[in-house]
Amino acid sequence: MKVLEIYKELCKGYGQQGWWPTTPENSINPKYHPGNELRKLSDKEKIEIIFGAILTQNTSWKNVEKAIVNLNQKKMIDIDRVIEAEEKDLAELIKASGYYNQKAKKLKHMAKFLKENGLRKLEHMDIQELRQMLLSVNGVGKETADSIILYAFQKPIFVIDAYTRRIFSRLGLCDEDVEYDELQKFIAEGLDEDVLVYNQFHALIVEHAKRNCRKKQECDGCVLKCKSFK
DNA sequence: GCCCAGGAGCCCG
DNA sequence: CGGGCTCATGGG
Repeated sequence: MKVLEIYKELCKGYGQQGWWPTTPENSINPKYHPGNELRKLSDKEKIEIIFGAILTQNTSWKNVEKAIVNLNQKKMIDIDRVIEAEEKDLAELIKASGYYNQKAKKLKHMAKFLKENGLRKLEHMDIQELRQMLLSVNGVGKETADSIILYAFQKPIFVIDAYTRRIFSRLGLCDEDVEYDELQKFIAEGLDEDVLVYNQFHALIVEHAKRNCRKKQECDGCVLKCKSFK
């Protein structure tokens, strides 16, 4: 089974995903926006995705959502307001997302970075250059950087996460502790370099990992049937 | 009570 | 340069 076939099977099995969730205007609850075309994002949505990418580090989205609702209520999906906020107050708002002391620091680092560079400048940068800049921010590793580039800046870079490693290693296509950049290169080479494709594929991988390819494998009804060709 | 979730940094040999 | 430790809440 090759990369493109896996993508097609997942599309067939799960259909369109609405990824990444953002909060509509005049609301405080993030929601998914289904659709098979690239939607133009507001600056507020971009910032929400960037903050969300930090908040979701090793954390279930459900808990992140609670944190984002609180941030929305206090109008904290905002670069200046995060910079001005007391770290302990920020930590209190994002408590439900776990690691709240660390994440409060990370959000402030990120807000400062965005303030110094500006969204406009960042989104017009070359992908690899942008990636290097993001990686220099304390609290931003490869997955977080790539999520920001793909989902907030809508530039084509494939996001690797624990789910991707799990699924691809179970398919026999990589080692389970494969290097991030190696698996990223492997997958990207099997696909068109396209934001929507990368976006959908990663979302499908998450969906598949939650439904069937969990840590404890649930192979009944799996659309990939990896065991049948291993 | 246990395990797990859309990781990253730091320290240590 | 890799391995182990820490950070932490909420849901199953």
